[in-house]
Amino acid sequence: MEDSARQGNTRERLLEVSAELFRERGFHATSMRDIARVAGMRPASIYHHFAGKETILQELMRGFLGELLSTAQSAAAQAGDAPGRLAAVVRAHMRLHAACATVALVTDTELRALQGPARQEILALRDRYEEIVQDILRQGMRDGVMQVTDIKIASYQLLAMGTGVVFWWRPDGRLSLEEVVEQYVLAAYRLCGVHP
Amino acid sequence: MEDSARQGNTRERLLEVSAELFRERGFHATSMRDIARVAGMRPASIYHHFAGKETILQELMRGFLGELLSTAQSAAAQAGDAPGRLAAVVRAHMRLHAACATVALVTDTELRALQGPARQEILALRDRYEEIVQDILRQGMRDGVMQVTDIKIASYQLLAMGTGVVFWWRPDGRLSLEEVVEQYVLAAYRLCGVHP
DNA sequence: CAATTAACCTAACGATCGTTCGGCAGGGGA
DNA sequence: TCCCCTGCCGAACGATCGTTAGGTTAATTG
Repeated sequence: MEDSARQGNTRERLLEVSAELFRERGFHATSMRDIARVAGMRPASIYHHFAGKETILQELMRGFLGELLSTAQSAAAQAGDAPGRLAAVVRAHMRLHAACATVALVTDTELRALQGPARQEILALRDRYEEIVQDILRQGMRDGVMQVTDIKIASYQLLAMGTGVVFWWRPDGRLSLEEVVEQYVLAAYRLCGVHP
Repeated sequence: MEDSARQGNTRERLLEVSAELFRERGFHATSMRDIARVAGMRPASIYHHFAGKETILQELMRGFLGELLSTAQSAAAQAGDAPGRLAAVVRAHMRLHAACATVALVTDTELRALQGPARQEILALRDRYEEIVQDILRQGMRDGVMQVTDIKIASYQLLAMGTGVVFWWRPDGRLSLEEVVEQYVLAAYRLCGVHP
């Protein structure tokens, strides 16, 4: 089945187009006719590749959060003290959010559009991501190299800060990606009370 | 016109109901029929109080951002060094976000739903809010009591962190509001490199 | 008391929504 | 050659959308 390449291209193209439209207008303000028009096909043809509109959103979120989770787990699993692990997670987080800025923004802003089991599944992925950060904070506190008043609040502050980058960062901006990444690593260190 | 109280009540009730529904389902997933049903009236009656659905959202955002801006300006205008002004702004920000958690969340997540001049107006209010923070950071750098690598990025980090509180804070939560407020003041100090 | 107006109603408009049905073109396998 | 399957299409379904026109009620005003 060498035509799976063509199918894969169409599927992937539909996902990209949908993500772009969801980011610009929001999930509910984007119609299947909009997606079809930009993708160069008719609305009915989309249903050959996806079961429905919400399925497209699910696939986008599952893909992004899954990748975010696996890269964060790899980063957190590498040997080192808590600050080193935190820095690795922040760098992985930032680079993936920069590489997938569109779908990252959609994932963070359209959680309300999901319903039923898919919503629970996505929320579970997000919770696991939070726990990675909180585990590092606990280790840092235990080792006496981090000073935070409340681990949960500190993790919320870290995640809100790190997620917010998709709202302003642009690849052609004033600062290079790696400069921005290192500023967020420094900010994370400061938030956690890591002594420089 | 003592019946202005009744009209004011209905208008205010419609605003509250709309904010609650916009927060739960999002602006585009909320219909005028939904709003009318929860408010105990018929869809057509809403148009006696508002020109249309988007007008309701505009009014919610204008009201919240206007109040946020005025309280922040008062906080920033009080005499004191940069850290003192920053702490005052953070406290005002947190207390207003806690008091108006619903409309605060709507304001932060439904900007895409606004179009035309109203969108520009709301964006201008948000920009003025950013500038308040950036002015304080500039003063802190000038006085040598703050250490940030980039003022714009630092302000984005601060605002993302401070805005994110609406996504997890609940009035009946584990910590009192003032405890949370002071943790965010401490976090802001750390982010800005204020020496303790 | 007459006139006005605010507040709300019923009913319906045209548009658009997500989705489905049945069919058409064409290439690969038997 | 025949068949089937993939990919796409035209057309339409029922539902729901934001909004409006016009009427009714009750309170206020002059």
